[in-house]
Amino acid sequence: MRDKLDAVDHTILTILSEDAQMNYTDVAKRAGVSPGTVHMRTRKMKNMGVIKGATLSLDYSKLGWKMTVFLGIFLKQASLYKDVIDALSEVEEVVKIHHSTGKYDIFVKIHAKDSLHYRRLYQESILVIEGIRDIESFISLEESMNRHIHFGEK
Amino acid sequence: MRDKLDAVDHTILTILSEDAQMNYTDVAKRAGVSPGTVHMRTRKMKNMGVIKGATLSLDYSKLGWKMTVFLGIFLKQASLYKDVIDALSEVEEVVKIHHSTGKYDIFVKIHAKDSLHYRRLYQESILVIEGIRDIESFISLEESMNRHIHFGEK
DNA sequence: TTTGAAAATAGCAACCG
DNA sequence: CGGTTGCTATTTTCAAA
Repeated sequence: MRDKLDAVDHTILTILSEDAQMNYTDVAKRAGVSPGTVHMRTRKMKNMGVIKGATLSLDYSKLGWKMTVFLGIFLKQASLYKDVIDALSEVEEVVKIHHSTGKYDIFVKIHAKDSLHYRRLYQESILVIEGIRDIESFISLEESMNRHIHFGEK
Repeated sequence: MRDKLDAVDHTILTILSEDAQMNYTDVAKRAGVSPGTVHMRTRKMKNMGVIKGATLSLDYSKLGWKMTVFLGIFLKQASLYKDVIDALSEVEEVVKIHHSTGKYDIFVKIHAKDSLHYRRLYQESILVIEGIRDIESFISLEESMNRHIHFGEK
């Protein structure tokens, strides 16, 4: 098993990025190879850690979770990074955490059911975290796009 | 077919959110129902638009895409929103666009292979977009977490 | 990498509670 | 009426060429 990805691997990734539940037979047709090859390549990329897993793309608003909020967090000291990450991880509504450079120290994505839920969450679970100096928040009104990179070229 | 989601639906969503490629038989075992039910519920939720699709979770750095950058964009006028979104959509490296309120007008996520790629991309494809007044950018050094909401309660 | 075959699963229909 | 069960077509998965 070679550890380098070729054009076939990239094609498979692009196809599965769009629909991870597509069966191998159809993927094989689109990629122009046999189902067995798709199976082998996919397993290889999972073992390599290139494919970390598969997840559903959900319409949160239809599930009653109407708000998506981003928080740009400033730390009191850079060394508190890990403690704050750990504390944020405890909050179930926090779905993404990025350690960033530039404007904010940490960048977080949160889901909330409504503004009441969000306010309570923000005040009772986020603001109380030790080590946070300041927070800038912005509410996502609409997700206009959500896609993957097209792994065309080498 | 009822249009309301019950506890079984939520359980299925939670399981598939963690691994969208798990087969229905295993999902059924975990959810404590029959495979037929899982099949039926999943189809219902797809038809309702609750499940929009499934996508791979990839390790971009292993694919040679080392940088993730967030851009907070300020518009010259709010009315230019749609034009700017359209222009951003043309840029292949832009993977997410959020229309937001609070600090920025538009919030964007970008993948780039390296800093050279990013700089060229930023200057030649983003900065030139008509209607953008200013941009604040921050680079994600590390994604510490990426998960879904646990749809436990109603 | 493909091919072909065996095992497992998806998807459906009729039945049951 | 929705869930389960059992059946069939399809798909996954592996071994051999």
